[in-house]
Amino acid sequence: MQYWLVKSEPFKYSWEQFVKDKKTTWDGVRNYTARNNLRAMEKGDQVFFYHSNEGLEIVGIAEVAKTAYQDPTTEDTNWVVVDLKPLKKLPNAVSLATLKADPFFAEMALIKLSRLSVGPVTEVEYKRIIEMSKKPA
DNA sequence: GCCAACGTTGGC
DNA sequence: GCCAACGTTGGC
Repeated sequence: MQYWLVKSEPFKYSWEQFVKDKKTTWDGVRNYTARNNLRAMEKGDQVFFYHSNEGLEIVGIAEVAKTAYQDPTTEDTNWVVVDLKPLKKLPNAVSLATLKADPFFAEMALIKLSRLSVGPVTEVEYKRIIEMSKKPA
């Protein structure tokens, strides 16, 4: 089991919309590092859903429903997509400010590589974020 | 709206 | 293959 984090601007595609859709194809990734992360995903991996630009917080958890395949929005075989389905909403969203305030997360991909749209989350980071989400910020 | 960080591109 | 210039992303 691996853990990941994907970012989406709520204007473009929000968690609420994702829940309504019950499933989504994570397309539009045009960055090699992010692409490599998509390729490394396995079915059943858990994926934090983060709202960038507005909200700036981890709002829920998704699950990988289908591993990487050719991005249907382009002919270019360099790019892939995965299918995700919503697993559950966090009881309390965990904000970027909260994570930044804790040195424990200093090495997290989300903090260090702020521009990366699909990044890894370690198991310890994952567990700690789950714990934090159980209490109001 | 600005700016910093980073990735990509293209000239040499 | 290096490096400067440029574009894009995302936090503030």
